[in-house]
Amino acid sequence: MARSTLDAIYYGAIEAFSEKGYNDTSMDYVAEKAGVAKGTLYYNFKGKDELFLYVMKRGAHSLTDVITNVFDQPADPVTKWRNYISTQLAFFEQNRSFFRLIMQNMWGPNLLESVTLHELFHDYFVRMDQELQKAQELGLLSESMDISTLSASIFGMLTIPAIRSIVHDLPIDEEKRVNSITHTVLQSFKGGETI
Amino acid sequence: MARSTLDAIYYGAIEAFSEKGYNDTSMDYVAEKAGVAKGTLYYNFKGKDELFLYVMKRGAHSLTDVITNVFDQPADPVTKWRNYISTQLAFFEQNRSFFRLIMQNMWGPNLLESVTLHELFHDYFVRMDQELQKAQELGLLSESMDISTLSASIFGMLTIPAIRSIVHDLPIDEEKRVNSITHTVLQSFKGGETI
Amino acid sequence: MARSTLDAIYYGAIEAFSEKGYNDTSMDYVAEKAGVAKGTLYYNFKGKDELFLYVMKRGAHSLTDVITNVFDQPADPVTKWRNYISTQLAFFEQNRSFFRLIMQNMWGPNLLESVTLHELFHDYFVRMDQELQKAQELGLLSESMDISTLSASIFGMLTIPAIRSIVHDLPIDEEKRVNSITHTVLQSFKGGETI
Amino acid sequence: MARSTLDAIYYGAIEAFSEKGYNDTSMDYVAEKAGVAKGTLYYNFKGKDELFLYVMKRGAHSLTDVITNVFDQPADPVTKWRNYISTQLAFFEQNRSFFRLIMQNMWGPNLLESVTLHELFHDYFVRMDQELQKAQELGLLSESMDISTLSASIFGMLTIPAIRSIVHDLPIDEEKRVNSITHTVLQSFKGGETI
DNA sequence: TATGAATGAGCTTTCATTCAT
DNA sequence: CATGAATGAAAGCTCATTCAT
Repeated sequence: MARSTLDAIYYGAIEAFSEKGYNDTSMDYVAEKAGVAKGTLYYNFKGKDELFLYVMKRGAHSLTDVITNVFDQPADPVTKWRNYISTQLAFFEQNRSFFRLIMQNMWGPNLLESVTLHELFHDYFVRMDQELQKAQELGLLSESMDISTLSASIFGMLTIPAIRSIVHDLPIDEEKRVNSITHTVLQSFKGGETI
Repeated sequence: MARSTLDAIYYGAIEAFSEKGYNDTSMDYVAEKAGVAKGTLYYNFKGKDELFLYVMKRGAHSLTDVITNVFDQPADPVTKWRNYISTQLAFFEQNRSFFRLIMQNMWGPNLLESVTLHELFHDYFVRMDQELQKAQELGLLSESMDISTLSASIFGMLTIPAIRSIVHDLPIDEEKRVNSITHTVLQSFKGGETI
Repeated sequence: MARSTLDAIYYGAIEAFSEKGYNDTSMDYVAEKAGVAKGTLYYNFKGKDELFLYVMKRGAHSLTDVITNVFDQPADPVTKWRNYISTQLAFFEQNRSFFRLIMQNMWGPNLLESVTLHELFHDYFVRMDQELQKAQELGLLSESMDISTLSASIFGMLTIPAIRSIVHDLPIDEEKRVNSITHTVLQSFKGGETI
Repeated sequence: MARSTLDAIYYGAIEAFSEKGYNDTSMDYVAEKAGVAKGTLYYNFKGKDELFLYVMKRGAHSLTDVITNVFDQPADPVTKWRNYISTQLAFFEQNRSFFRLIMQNMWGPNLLESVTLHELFHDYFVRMDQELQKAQELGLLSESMDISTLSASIFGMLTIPAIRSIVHDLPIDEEKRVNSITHTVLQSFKGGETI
């Protein structure tokens, strides 16, 4: 069945790429992890690039779903942001391989000429910008803040501690870490005056 | 002269690696960028790994110098942190290639079995942890904050906007961006109460 | 219908093979040109070799028909040879793809162990040898001429200018070219005395 | 030494390509025949195409030398043409592998976009055209003959019997064959009147 | 009869590394 | 100290062939 072959490749590829990184993952290894023949990879994808891009796109979509689902809920802003943080961190914990994969490749050189990897996360940042815009309109955020810079900063507040946890082989969602991250992110909204 | 050959290799290697990434940079290309013969690279280094490690170590040292110099100055905490942010961002701006190189490789799989790349930045985080410790002792920071998590978050607040600027080919130190980052980092110190 | 599938394969294969050569023509490409699925090729033929051989045999037969039809007509020798030349050249012009295919593969290494490609044209040369034999008996041709060498030479006089025309994308049957070839071939019969 | 490595590759490649044809000759096989490592082929040539082109160019040059040397000698036209035929046939006999290689590839699809193989033999045909021009001016050749067609025909008179000899594993220069070819070629000059 | 997803052997090519100079 | 010609292991990719439908 077309779907199950593609699924096998998807999950095998995530495992393979996150373990060894893009370059050190051979197509043979992906095929082995996916339980298909190497030729099957090339029957379904033009090449290694396209396979990797497929994995990243499918993953980026699921990541964007997280933020969309949270912010689409009716709730007061602070609750929304709390939910965002905990949901996002839980997603990272539950998809450690894929999250590591993203962090390894997000800022690298373009894989394909036409598609820079971080463009895949464009929607993610757009959604966050929308929420920050609202917060600014509600007076929760100083007018002087540059929103696209802030969304990047918030992304950093979450992801850098998370990736460090993974590198040190610790759970992301230890209580003290989640609390600290939550506190840090929410602080960035308090008041507008620079100290 | 030994030194100038090594320097030529150092700067050529940074340029080469940051442009193409570790794996897609051939020793031929490093040699070309450095203006030396390929054999010279192997005369000075055991192999590609060791060359790369040299570049990262030398760079990590200069990065750690930034934080050390700032925090060793006698000044009040807030001023120190302000200085840290602006100095660090200026360093990223002045060493865009090297900074990109770090961000691309910091969280990847180990290059050498014995040396994880992020270990190179161990001293950097130790120094930041020391300063956060002090801040906590001075009551600038809630007792409940997990310091190693916070130092990672602060690093994220700075670096993610910075790397996004580079990816989008914008200057890191546009006023609005630097102001926003400064504001965001300093906010994480204000008060201890979670919203 | 069996016949139309086979015909579709035949004409698609000629087009494909003459365009790209035997090796660079994939079964996928033949299938595409023929408008059938790849599996259909394997349903009708054992493999690529057998398919190619079928094309060449069917083509060789049609080529041999040309020479047979001409020389079976009752006419004086000179008229026969005139007819042969013009008919043969016209056939090449009307079957440019197939003719190119022959010229590309006639002298190559064996495709199958048991069948050398030029053996397919055995009958063609046999028929020409018969006519040269007759010419020799009629005194039109010196006794000292080696007939199998001459038949090859005559084939060369026709085909090399023809294939050059195709390579240069010119019509084979431009008047001056056909006249020159006709003249050259007929000259080889004139007199027996070596200059 | 650069020269001897290149020579080893040249002769190994001719042997390999003429035995198996371009496509069925692997770079491994060329390396084996040449007595060098496969990497050495790629150190000296960009790829298989370029290596093949080098072989053909070097060979085409030596072939053109044959015709040039003969026609540059001071002699009467008939002697020149006699010499051309015997010298050319002797060259084919002494370079059977290379000659077969030419005949297999001369009329095929382009190897490289920019260079059609038969263009390599441009000079060869130019030189022959010059001599035919002279013959025409001397009245040895009818004014109505198309020279570029005739040169192709003459090339065919020589090469088709020669390649057939090779395919049938016979010597090219058996007396009866050489005599027949000589006779046939010289006939094409006699008189101008079409029979 | 006809199909096309799946296969894997075998190819071209890259490139870190060595070593004679 | 420095060089660059030579190497060969390992990678990405192609495509003739098979077979369940």
